Amino acid sequence: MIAASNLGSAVLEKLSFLLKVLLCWYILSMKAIIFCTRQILTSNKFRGIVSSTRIHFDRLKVEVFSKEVCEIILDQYPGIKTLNKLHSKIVVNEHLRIDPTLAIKLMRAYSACGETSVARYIFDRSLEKNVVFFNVMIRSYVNNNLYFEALSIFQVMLSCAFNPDHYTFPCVLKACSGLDNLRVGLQVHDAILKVGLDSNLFIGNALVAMYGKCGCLREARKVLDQMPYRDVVSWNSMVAGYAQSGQFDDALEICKEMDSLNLNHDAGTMASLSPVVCYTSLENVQYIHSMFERMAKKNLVSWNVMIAIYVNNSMPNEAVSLFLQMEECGMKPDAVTIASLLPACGDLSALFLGRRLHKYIEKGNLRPNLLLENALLDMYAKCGCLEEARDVFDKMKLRDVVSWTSMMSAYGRSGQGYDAVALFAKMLDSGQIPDSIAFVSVLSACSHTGLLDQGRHYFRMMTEQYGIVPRIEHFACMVDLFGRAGEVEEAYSFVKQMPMEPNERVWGALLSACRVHLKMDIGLVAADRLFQLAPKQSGYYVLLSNIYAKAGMWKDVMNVRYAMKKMGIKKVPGISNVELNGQVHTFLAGDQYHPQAKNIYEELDVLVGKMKELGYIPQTESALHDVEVEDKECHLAIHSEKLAIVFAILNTKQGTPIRITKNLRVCGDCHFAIKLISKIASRDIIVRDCNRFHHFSNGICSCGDYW
DNA sequence: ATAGGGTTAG
Repeated sequence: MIAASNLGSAVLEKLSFLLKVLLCWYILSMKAIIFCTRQILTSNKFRGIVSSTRIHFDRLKVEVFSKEVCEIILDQYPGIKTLNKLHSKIVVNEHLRIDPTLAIKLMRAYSACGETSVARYIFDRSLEKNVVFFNVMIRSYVNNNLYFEALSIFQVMLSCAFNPDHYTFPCVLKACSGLDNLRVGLQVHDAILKVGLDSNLFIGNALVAMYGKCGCLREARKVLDQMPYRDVVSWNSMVAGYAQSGQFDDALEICKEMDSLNLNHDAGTMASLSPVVCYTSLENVQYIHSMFERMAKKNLVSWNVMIAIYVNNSMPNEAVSLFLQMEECGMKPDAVTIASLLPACGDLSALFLGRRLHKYIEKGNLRPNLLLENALLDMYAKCGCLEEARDVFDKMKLRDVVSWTSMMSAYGRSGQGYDAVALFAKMLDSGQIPDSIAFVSVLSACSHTGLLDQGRHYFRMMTEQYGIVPRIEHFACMVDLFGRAGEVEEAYSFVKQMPMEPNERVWGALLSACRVHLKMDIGLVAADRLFQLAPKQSGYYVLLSNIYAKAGMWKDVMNVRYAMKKMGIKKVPGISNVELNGQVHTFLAGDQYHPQAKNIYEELDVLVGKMKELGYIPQTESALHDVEVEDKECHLAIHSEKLAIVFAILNTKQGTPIRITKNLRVCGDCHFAIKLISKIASRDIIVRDCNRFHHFSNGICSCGDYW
């Protein structure tokens, strides 16, 4: 009997052991299956089979529905649909419904989906709250930028006599940072000191961040220095503080301090530098690039920040090549990458890459995204593709004042002032309130088309109806408007009445008007002021000599040339870019080095022959041509835009439009020549010079010979 | 059971 019972218990023991093993195996394999399923569900590659997998996934949940399975699923941060299903199953189960762990994990998961109100609902329904409930609720609000709500929960927590801990304080401090509320931040700091939690790493980091965000950089640094332990986040918080306050050099000093401590920068360091990516020194850009290169783990944000730094510091070529490098590394660009890179495409007139980015947007379903669409619209506008820009504009579901302004200045720069004015009216109809920059764009559109009365009307509308105080840009537009329309005297009296000191652009507009309408007296005044304001700018000397030449005052032309030489003023060399199959070809005046140079000059000779039949007289030898053409050797006298155009004619199919980007203004000779070439070669030629587009078609230019 | 630093336009 005893033996039998022993045997029985031994068998039972064995059986129970076997059962345990089986159960463990079952749970483990379920974990594995659920994990894999989640992986598949969250991976983009498998989007196509998600629906069929989800059915399978749901069946799994039903079969092994337990607290443990729920936790596993919740820890994976499911999407809102799965979350809702799981939640409804938990609610109807009387054991699971009251489980605090599940309630907390549910709150966390809902907050990750942006559903703070559901998180709050669970929080309110949980009768036996503890500190963790409060911590998670505060964090839910903070992660969804609801800082005010976070602080009010913190208040409730204190009034219920719960003691905030080392999980609570970092979140509360982040809420203070988010609200820029130094007052509460200081109170929280006091409370931290009272309970002696100031030596905690996370709390210290949050304090550095809070003081930094509130602009108290000395206090931030003091906290940093007094921390018993620091990690990379502590330093990053300090970097972010300086960066957010616009103290770029100080932010970089911290990065260098990290270097000297042999502390590696991480992706967060790069991200912290982002607020001040604009207009820093070349040296700083190079240092940040070296940081970027040395970083062991680059993430998407690091690439995005580096690209943005290049774009914002007028290094579009570097931005583009970094982007190509990023693609090679297999890093997928997102909306931010593309929105940062599009302005670079615009600067370079790199339409090929711009169109490729457009396809990225379509394929990645990145629309609607206002910022991205605005950037795309502006890229097309800067590449001279007015129709494509308009297409982007028309397809936008939402437009802001930036969208309207971009589209208006696109019309303005192309000489379609009437379209710009019409769009301005449409903008007002749509209820969009124009701001100061919107008025700059409509005013400059008026001046480019010679719409004198409309320009006056908008200037009055801006000041009287919208109460916008005109800035120097508006005055420059008005001077340009009067000047182009031949009202040079009025332009000058406008300059004299300006409430601020006129700048280079204002006097430059006046000088240009004097050249067109041959106003020697005012022209001399303007030139004199310009030589004081910008003594090294060759363009104004050229303009002045043009005026003398037009008046037949050759001796003065020579004097200007002499003065330039004596002062060592060198002209910025004229450069023309043309894109062919995604590659940008750059031409200089008289370029001999291009592989196709021989063919280009031969074709140009043929063209010049045909142009002469239509009445073209080359002006390279005449004094009206700009002064820096000193060398009489004929090839050197040929401006870069002509070479770029002939190159494009030789290398693209008949009828393809040609797009050229120039760094300077087009000269009179080239302008006349390009008009004839557009007729002879039957090509639309779009030239972007430093301040507008010339759209040549069938012998006529969109600027109406007025630029 | 819970935590800190962070990106895009005229």
